[in-house]
Amino acid sequence: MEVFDKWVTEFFLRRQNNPRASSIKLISAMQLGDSHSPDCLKLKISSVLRDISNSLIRGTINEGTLDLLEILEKLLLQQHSLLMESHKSAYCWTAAECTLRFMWPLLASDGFFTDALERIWTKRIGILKESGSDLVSHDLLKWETDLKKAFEDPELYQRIRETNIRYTAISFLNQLLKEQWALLDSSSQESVAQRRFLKRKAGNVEGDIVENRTDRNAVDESTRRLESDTIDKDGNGNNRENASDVEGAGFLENGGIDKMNSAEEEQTMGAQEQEHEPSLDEGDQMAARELKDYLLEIQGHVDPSTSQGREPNNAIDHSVNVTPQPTRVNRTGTGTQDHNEARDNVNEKASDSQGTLSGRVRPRLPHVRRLKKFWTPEEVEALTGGVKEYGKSWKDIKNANPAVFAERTEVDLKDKWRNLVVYYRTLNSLGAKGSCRQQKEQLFKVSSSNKTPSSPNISFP
DNA sequence: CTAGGGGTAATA
DNA sequence: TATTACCCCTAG
Repeated sequence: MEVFDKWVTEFFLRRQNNPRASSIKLISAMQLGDSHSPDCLKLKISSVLRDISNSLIRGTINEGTLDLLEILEKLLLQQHSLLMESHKSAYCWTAAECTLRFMWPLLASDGFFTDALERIWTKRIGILKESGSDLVSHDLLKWETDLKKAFEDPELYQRIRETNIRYTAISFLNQLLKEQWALLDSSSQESVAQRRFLKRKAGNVEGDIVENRTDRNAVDESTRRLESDTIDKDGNGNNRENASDVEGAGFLENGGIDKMNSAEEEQTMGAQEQEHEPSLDEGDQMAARELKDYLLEIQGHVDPSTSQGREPNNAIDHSVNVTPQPTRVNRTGTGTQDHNEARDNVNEKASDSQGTLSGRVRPRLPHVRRLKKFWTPEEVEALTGGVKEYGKSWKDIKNANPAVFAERTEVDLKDKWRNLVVYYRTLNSLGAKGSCRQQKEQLFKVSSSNKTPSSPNISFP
């Protein structure tokens, strides 16, 4: 595999780019060599992750997403990686979501619900079962029985039909992406930089700190940047705001990046910051220049504005900052905000970085608060019943009622229980005062009329 | 994952 | 302003 092709492919896959572009096509266009090599496997995994991410951004979670999740499982298997829980959950809930979208008619027999059941749950998941796939989880089987039962049971059909599974599916897909991005090692560029850094550190000569960095050539500069991103706990997060998220505009941005604000970093890097890199041979420099030109050329095609009015010498800076940006979808449960799903990606900023050895940063995102959604009597009932059965094991309670709590997290359950406890305590204390209990209860109920729509009779632990 | 602290918006 | 329900963050 041509090293530049690999780098460029990797760069595009790891960096948030155009959600309309197909990463599969990119890989085939690059004509990568041995498709079974570990490198190529990593690229393919990146590609699938990027496609899943793009489908989230576009808001198109469909059976194609199931395909991607299945492909990802196979790739991970080739890599001898274990299947993550998030992967199973994402598959399960995406499958449910794909079915739910055919449940818009009032009756199960109208429309294409049966087709969807057949296609997704009998055929697709049947194949998975035959192949012994780990994607066939307990939850998936439960959904299968529930959905098939729903065909017979109009009441269950109604209940499932009214839930918002999409939100859960998105959350799990999002979690899967986050975990898988984190599992991918350093990119090739980062690895090269790391090796080079360690090599130089070994033969490091103390002192000789050159203050003036302005006239260092592009290769030295980019290499240094690359290392500071890769090795150090990135101390210049502030300067990087917007650097990696704005399409094109941030790509070549270099203003202020040189200012290091970590003393340790200064010290570590100081010894290497010499006017001329002694260990950077001709070949390295050539390679770096060529890569820079290559990336500039591609970037120019993507966004012509970025190739103008900027000092090209430092242009490579961000090209080595191949931070993958795990898609974070806002956790909007209500249908009214579904179209906001991808918005977080746009707002994403890599300003707060917790650098790792691989230099990857975890962007802190300005999150969008979920819409406030009052608890339905059904949910409250399921919660109180769940507490009776499982105690304060919110996860178990949620798992026991996946449809009812499709839009609630374990934390939501815990919070609601906290509220309920207060509510009942208040009632009880009013009761203890005797005569006017009923009156006060009435008052209480009025004051929180919408807020606690039901008051199941339960005892507290 | 859970518990607990705290923020926000609605309401009285 | 106080209270409430819901949501979010984070320590352990």
